[in-house]
Amino acid sequence: MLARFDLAMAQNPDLVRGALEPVILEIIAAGTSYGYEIGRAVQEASGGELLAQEGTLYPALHRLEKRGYLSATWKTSPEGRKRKHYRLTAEGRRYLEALRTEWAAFSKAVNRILGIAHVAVVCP
Amino acid sequence: MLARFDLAMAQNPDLVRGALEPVILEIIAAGTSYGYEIGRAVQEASGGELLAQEGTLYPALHRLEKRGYLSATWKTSPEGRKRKHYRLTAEGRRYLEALRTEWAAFSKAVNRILGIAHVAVVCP
DNA sequence: TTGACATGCCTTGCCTGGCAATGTATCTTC
DNA sequence: GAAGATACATTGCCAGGCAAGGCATGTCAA
Repeated sequence: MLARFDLAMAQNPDLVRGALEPVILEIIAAGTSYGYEIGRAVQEASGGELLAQEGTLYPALHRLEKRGYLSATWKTSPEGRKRKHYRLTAEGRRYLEALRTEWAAFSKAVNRILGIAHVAVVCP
Repeated sequence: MLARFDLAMAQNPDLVRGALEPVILEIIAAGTSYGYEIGRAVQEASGGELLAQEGTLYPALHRLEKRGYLSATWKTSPEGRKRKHYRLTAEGRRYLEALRTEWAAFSKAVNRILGIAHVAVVCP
């Protein structure tokens, strides 16, 4: 139940809400494929900053599957455990791209207001 | 009713949810003081990217006031209109600082996952 | 062998809060 | 006097995070 890391990451649910879908889709696009590991991958990829609770993660995966952005297949691990593996559909890839664009514009706007650096500059 | 700009800004409510409070507090900290104008200021400060709907903005202001982050006083404009002016309390300033820090860490984490530039670099 | 702990999936119920819609009132402008 | 901007507010719908709980299997130490 991912309990080991719970205390380390107090989080604002409202922030999670805004970015959960693109993050999940991106993690899956990067190759991580089944639920439990996706939760771990989110933690690791964010440097411990993000935590997808199970009560959040699984419904989100089901939602994304239902909407046609993910397809799922059951497999069995070498140790004999059932795992539900997810892959992006073509529509899912388009959706991720749209979410990425949306997030970029949004976070840039918020960062501008909050006065936080947000633009990478390639030095000549 | 802020209607003039509605069509220009389709928005994800979940994103709004995560950043509305720091944005409102920042706008007020920057000097904008009453509700209607705060809504406009959010739009302008974000380059048209963010829109605080009235049904979102006013309850949010009440919430922040109720929690002790804002104090409010009624005034009358030169044209004779009633305006409710808001100011940050000391606690509100601390809260804003905390939200800023939280947002910075969060957006950095998300940007890292989504592969979006997030760090300003001062070129030598 | 028994208990703890990790892995792996899932659901229910509470509660927050965005937003569309609607309401009210005043001032200006045509 | 009608339209539109300014300025405040509330109600009801609905989405979704998360705590809590449930189930099953594998490993490993006491």
